[in-house]
Amino acid sequence: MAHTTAHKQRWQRRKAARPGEILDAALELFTEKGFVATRLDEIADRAGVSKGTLYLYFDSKEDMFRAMVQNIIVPHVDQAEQLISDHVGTQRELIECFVWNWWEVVGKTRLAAIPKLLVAEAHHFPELAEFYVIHVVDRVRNLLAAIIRQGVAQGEFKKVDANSAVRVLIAPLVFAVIWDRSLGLFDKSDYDRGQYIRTHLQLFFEGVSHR
Amino acid sequence: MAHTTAHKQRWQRRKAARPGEILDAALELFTEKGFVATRLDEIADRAGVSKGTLYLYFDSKEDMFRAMVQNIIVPHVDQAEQLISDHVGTQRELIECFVWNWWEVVGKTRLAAIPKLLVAEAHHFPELAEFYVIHVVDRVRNLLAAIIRQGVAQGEFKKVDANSAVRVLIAPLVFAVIWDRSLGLFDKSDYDRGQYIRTHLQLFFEGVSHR
Amino acid sequence: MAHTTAHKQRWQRRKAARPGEILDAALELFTEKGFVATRLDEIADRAGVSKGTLYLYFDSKEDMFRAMVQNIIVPHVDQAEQLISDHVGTQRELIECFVWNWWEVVGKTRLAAIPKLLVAEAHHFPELAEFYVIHVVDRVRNLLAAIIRQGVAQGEFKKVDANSAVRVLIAPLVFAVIWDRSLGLFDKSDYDRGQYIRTHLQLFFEGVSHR
Amino acid sequence: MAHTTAHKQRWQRRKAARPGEILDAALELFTEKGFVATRLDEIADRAGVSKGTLYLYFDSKEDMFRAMVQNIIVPHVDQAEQLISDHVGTQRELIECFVWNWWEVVGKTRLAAIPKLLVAEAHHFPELAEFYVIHVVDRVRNLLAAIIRQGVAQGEFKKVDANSAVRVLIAPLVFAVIWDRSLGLFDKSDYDRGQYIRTHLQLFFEGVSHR
DNA sequence: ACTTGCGGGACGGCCCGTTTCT
DNA sequence: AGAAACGGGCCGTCCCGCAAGT
Repeated sequence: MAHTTAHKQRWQRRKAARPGEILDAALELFTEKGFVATRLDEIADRAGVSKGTLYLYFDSKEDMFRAMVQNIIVPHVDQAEQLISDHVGTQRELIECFVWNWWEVVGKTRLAAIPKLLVAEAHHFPELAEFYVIHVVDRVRNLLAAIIRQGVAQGEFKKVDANSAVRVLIAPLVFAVIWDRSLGLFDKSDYDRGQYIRTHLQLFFEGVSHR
Repeated sequence: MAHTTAHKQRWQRRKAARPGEILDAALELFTEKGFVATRLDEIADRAGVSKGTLYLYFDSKEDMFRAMVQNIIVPHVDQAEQLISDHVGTQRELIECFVWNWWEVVGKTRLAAIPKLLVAEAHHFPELAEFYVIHVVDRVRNLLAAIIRQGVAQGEFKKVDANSAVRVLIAPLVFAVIWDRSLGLFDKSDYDRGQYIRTHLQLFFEGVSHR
Repeated sequence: MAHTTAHKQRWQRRKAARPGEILDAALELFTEKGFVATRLDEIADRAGVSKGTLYLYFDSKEDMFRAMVQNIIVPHVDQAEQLISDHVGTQRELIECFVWNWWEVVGKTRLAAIPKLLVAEAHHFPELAEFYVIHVVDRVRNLLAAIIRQGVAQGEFKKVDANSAVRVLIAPLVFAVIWDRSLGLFDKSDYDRGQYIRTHLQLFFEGVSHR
Repeated sequence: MAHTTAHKQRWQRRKAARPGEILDAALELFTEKGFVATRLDEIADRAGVSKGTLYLYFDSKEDMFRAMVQNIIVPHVDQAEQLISDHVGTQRELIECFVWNWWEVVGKTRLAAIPKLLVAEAHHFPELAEFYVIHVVDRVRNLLAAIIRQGVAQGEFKKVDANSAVRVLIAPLVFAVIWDRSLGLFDKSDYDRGQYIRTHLQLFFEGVSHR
């Protein structure tokens, strides 16, 4: 590295950084206007490149979306799995740990736009949708279902249907990020997201736990 | 020519029936492909009319969507309010009555596509989105919140935050219809919707009820 | 006539009047918005009939225009020829008589819209344009050219080229009605039409007359 | 075109030349068929580009017309004002100079189609019409009115109403270009434009001059 | 060589003149 | 006579592929 000129380094860094910058711009715009309504001109403008340049890094508009999902979301699933496997404590603590971690790194960040986009425009991206279901949704569901089954086996939880319970556990979380980015934008009555999640977790655990 | 009955008419006047047929076709196609991706030609084809005829009954593509929501969903809210006000029983029974009624007339019918569409494409319809939030969402939330507050006042429920609880109660229901019409289409692992709702209600009431 | 009922008479009168009412409405609208921009719905509305009824009396939108010209303008040319042939006096008086008569019955009435329309949209109506040139323009030019040639022969006018002189005589008149119905509508500076025509005639006759 | 080389390129970058070529094609077609009747496809075809390319240079069909007027006509008004201010001679000579110059650069060229178009379709372009009246018509009228008033003050002309005189002076000129591009196309009897203008000027000056 | 940006082609919503049914 | 329906066409838009620039 030291033997290269500063000029070249900067240029190389720019090149390496370009895809990320483009994806950032794209994510912003997709969030604001949806996938279909976002024009490539706008993405190029916001990323500070020309429209043609986009095609150096991505095959198509859809490919951009695909890259966004694969590069951004999947690593978070890896980390979540690691987090859980490293964690020690009750199953309830495990789940709460997962949920709040998700809330911190996805739910309340701009990344939350991705699940919303996928739900909103899954029609246009059957392959990506399938990929997402397999590599994100299924993994998360399996992760949580295992915890719940473990809780049931250990007597921490009642005998609940783990599959349904997982869905009931996840739904309010995902729904919140979707709502906040769709109809919620036109909802005069605001609410406290933290309180909402706490209420959800409290009710959920009082529901599944003995006593 | 006029004396033969074999002469085939190209079309018939059916002013009264047309709007409904058009909206039916539109709802089907919007459900299949989303609003933006549905072309007016397709709606016209499926409704068995010509493209120009659409504009006899609706001002624009968006107006079609608006009519769908106003004519179909709002009456159901009216009925739901009536159902609740007529009902006698515990607050839990009231809520279960509301939920299962919603499931029968909306959740598991083709009408479930409407909330999905609104969530997916709210960006394009700020006015309609606002209308929906005010005339559907707010009314339903208020209805359920009143029941929950009543339950708390009467000692049937614990002291929970009614606003959060309502959102937690509704989220899994709406999420289910959205999911089933978006990423769920690409989800290999199916699930029993009835079981899902039962689990949700069971956990919810064990969560909010004393003991 | 006496053997028909009053009811039927009225109906027949209405029926006979219909085409005229339609043409009146059409002329108004063509004047306001031009031929292309005027929709048949509007004509039907203003005439108080339905759109389909228009086709009972006219084959097409263009045919309406044709009827307007033939029924309204041509009779005026007949009258003008009669007026001139009846008139006695100097050639200057003849021309002034023609011009002011034209101004009274066409130039300052709603009929002035017709030349404007023909000039503006002659492209769309080659046949009608040809008809108008032959049965209106040519006749008027011949009429006036004959007067001028007579004036030259009698020594009232200088030896001018009658063809050019006629065109120079007519141009400011027709131009005025065109201008007032086109760019003139956006002209802040108004002018006195009577003064304009007087100035034109004065200059013209001082130009063509001896001394 | 680029057909001289054997290698057939689908297109070339000619950013600088494109707008002019498009406007040329547009002017031709507007002249032939009018503004409304000219389709963008046709303009694109004749300009040798695709329809989408038009929108790289112009915001809309109307914007094309606007550019035509502003880029082509207004400079000629500037030149005319310069011409007059540079000129020395009698007021009559000034006017004749202006008129014949106008005839050479506008009246008998394809530019003459622009006034015709504006007059014919002013309805569709209220803003452009106003612009044209202010930046072209008014300026020319003021220019000529000043000359006439000067002529009156210096005793070269009689005491005529300058405003009416200017309109009488201009009318036959503009009318000629309008006529030649509308009903004149269907007029069997041709005429000598030069003779027509000479007759007009002769009559006009004999009308306004003493003796 | 990498970036730029012009150009191509296709399509969708909307509109309207005309025809057909009642 | 009136009202409903048809059918075709246009403007504006946008994604994407190549040829010029730096």
